[in-house]
Amino acid sequence: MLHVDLDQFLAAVEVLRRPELRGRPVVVGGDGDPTKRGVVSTASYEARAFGVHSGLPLRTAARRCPDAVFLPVDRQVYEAASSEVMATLREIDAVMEVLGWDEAFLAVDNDDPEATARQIRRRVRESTDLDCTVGIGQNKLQAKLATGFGKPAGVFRLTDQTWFEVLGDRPTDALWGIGHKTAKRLTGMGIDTVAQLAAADPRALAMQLGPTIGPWLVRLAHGQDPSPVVGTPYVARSRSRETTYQHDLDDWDEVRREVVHLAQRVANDVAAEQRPAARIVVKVRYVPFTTRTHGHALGTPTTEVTAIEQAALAALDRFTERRPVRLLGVRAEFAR
DNA sequence: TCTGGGGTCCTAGGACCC
DNA sequence: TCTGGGGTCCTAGGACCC
Repeated sequence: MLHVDLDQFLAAVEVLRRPELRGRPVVVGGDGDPTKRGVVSTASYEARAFGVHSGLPLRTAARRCPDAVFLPVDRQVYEAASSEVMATLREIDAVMEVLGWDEAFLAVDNDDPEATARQIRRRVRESTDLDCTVGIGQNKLQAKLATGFGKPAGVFRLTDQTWFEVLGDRPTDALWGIGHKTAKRLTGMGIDTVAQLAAADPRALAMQLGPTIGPWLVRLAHGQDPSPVVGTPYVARSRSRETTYQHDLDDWDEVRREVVHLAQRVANDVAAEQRPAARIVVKVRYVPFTTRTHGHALGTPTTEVTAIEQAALAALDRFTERRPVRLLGVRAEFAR
């Protein structure tokens, strides 16, 4: 099993079209203005040396690295670059599953996966001028985590035999699927490391974290992952549009107008895909950062713009709190 | 530190039905 | 006149990922 991950993908694509940026700290995020609300999508390694990383507010990034070049997110360009990379990977004879713009799993199972990995790195570099790292594992989880140890521009292999020596003493959130919140809860139960989580009682975790997630976390800690590489084309289950406003909205009539606007954009997406929406969900983030959602089911699934607009307004009417708003979102769930 | 935009899946509680 | 137990569906929220 191979996991391929492009190195500093967005920043690397930007450097390709502006070679004078090579070697400089580059930060891609928001609309490229670090005085506005927004977060870092990708920072180049030069910027990461200043503590700038994905998800960091742009304003904080500008403070940590004032000399960085800040660039807006340019989706079309990254999509095009991503397509080139994925087309190159598809030349490998293996089932492939794409995860976002810059990652893919390849279900290769041969005698010399390192050689295949090096071949992939060479081919991607030749055809796109981009660097990638390849992780090798006995399943998707191992391959995915291996990539992190191979960066940048390397190859790394994890196996059942090396799993605990590499990951045993690491914090639980080193695992793919455990984030900040779950790590904190585990710490509260006296579980700090991957090895400790592996030794935990699945039934005890089921009580605390739910019947599915509890036992799943223990399997994760053992480096076990039965999930298959899915080669069939990705089919979205929902489509959404959302906007964080630079200035908070404190007039509810304005909130209504903005929801209608977002609903129209979602309706256009839905119509373009020709897949009827069954339910419309409106998301409101109040100042400072409380998020609420309410939905409205469509009687009969539809792609009609007016029906989607009306459903969004009906969902909005379910919000009883009319305090200042900083973000609005509208999501259409497709009929299943 | 002051928090984007686009997604997925799981959980818990209530409604409803038999 | 106050009420069981089980199943399923819907909804809102939480957590995570890229």
